Amino acid sequence: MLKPRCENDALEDPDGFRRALRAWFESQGKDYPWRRTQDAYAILVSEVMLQQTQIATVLGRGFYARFMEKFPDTRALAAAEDDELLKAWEGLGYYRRARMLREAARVVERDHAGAFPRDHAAVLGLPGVGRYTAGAVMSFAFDEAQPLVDGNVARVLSRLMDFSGEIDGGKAQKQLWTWAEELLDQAHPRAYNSALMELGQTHCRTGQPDCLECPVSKFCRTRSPAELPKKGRRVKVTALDEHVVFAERNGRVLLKKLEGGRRSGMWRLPERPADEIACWALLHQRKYGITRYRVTLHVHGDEGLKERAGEVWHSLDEVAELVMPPADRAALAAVLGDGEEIA
DNA sequence: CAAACGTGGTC
DNA sequence: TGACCAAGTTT
Repeated sequence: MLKPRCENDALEDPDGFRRALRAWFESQGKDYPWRRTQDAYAILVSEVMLQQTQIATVLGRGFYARFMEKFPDTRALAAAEDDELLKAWEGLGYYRRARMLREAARVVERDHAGAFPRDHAAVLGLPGVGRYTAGAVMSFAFDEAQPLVDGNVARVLSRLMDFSGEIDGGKAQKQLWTWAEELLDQAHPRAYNSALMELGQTHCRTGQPDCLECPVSKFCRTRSPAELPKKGRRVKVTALDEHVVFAERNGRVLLKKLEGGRRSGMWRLPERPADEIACWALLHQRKYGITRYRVTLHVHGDEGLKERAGEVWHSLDEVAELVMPPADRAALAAVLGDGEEIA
């Protein structure tokens, strides 16, 4: 890895570091919808959507624009029904985020008379808002000097300071937050935090970073950037089989609404125990991941189907409006379109 | 503090 | 194909 030598690290010359980072950002920084507004609600929506979710997904698939059009302010979101809320979030995953975002809007409406709080502690107290998101809202919306550490910043800082310990634990996190606070540009917190995150997304990306073009390489201590940050052990993926029924009668298909659990409120193809259904005709099969599971979804024909409580026949027009997990929607489309073909 | 929580893209 | 990753928070 070719990489310029470190002259003074960021802590030794924080002002030089901040200047270089900001100069780069002001000329190269990207234009995102949430960078064009100072509406704290609009920024909160973007931050919650972007939790563990790539910008390309949020922007490219239109989630942010649609959500803001449908729920332009806390008042509109606070009044959202479960179905329309989840529909706006369908495909984004981590659906609890949507419910907590609505709850945050309700808190703003109820406890702050509809005016978004400008106080860090109050923002941190909103449902679904943790330390990162609170720092983001305070700095991006109000240009208040609050540090933030997300995946990007953790990567940038661990390389900058050549931190070779695992970054997952509490001690490492504390160290990262301390650095973020020490390096924060008190005079330009919005631009600085944006720049730090964007650096982590561009030059200081995961894997092989682009140190030659990095605007702050001369402040960077590490000689082995590709090795950092070090992460601890990950959760093991477990294989899982799901057996569901595709039943069609008079242009209607049988679906079940999930109640409780991870995707509560969403409609899925009705599930049956493997031993009961395994010998029925297999119409379609696909794999999808959900958290720590690698699921194989088997779609069977409806031989000997007995309906169960909570299962409802829906027309295809209705199905389009329902909230469904992407795997089920794709499986259903495949079965409807491809007939007997097994993908 | 470990585990749960979704999904799509990349190598 | 499978492991890893992406603007984290909650329990």
